[in-house]
Amino acid sequence: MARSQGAELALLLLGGFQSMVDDVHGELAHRGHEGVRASHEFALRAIDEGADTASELGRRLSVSKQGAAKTITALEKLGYLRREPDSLDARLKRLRVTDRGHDMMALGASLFDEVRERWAAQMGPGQLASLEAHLARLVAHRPSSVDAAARLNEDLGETT
Amino acid sequence: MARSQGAELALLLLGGFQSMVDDVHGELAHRGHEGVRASHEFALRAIDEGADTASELGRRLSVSKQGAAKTITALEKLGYLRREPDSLDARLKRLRVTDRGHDMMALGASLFDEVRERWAAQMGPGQLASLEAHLARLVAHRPSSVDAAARLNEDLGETT
DNA sequence: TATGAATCGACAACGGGGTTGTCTACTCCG
DNA sequence: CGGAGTAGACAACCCCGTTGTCGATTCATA
Repeated sequence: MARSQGAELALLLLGGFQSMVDDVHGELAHRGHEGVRASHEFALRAIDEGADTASELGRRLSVSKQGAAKTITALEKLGYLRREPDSLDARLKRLRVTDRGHDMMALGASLFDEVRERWAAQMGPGQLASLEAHLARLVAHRPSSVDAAARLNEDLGETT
Repeated sequence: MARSQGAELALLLLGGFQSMVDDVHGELAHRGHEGVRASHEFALRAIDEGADTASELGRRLSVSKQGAAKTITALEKLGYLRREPDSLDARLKRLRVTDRGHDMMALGASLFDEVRERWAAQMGPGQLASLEAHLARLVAHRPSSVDAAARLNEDLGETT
């Protein structure tokens, strides 16, 4: 059985992700954004794109609202967002990304893009594009766990 | 800035990994191997390939030996390995993969390979092979965090 | 041969990132 | 008005990893 090619592929995908994230966060730390984690990046992006309450963020990230709240607490401590009461709905705490938060997002985005550019240079832009297209189809095309969990949440109403 | 293509690529890689792992572990659970986690699979493989002590496993996986020990404890509880004293060196506990452990590894490997086959069918075997080759180069070719940490461990002697 | 350095594994405490369950406050609809 | 649904906070827990410390053992060497 030597080694499972399938298992190795999985490891390569994970390794690729970690490689990118390590590069980006190492550089982020050098530029005044220490303590940033991968989840912070992506959560902040989702918030800025409209998921501006804890519950909504949880839905977007397919995570419980309590889980999302923990990330939000971390982001607030790091100074990347503020929690403000909503004027119309007193249940809500509206999330607003701070200037520092936007700085970090912009920097993170450009660093990620740099890494991607390096990859494109090594493997050729066409190859990279087709890799992305395939991955997107393969990942989107699964009715499995994550999406199933998301659907479950919607179907069952609130558990919490 | 719309969305960072680089960040999306990272997410795709992570999603690809999770997609594979979810598929495999869902099926593993259906076949009598509930409770298996991604880390268990890969750790058991490393052990079977020769990393048969906690410290050595830690080195192979680039984690602390305490971290490796926790995985080992979990694997032992699940019945996938046994810890036996070494006859020559009383400090060591030799790790031996049980029959059930070999079953799980074989099943996991074939499930991973199945997923990979499906991917190959969708994107074409040549495309997949070149994706793997590129990823392997990109991941191996970084003198960064993980390997750096591994080297640090060797250089500094034992911290623990 | 005795001793000091290195290594092994175990244990405790902690942090990050998740989970579930419970709770109160609030909105919204009939 | 009252009940159903939703928001967020809090507690307790799990997993996986970390560092630091420890006693036991081996090994090198003076």
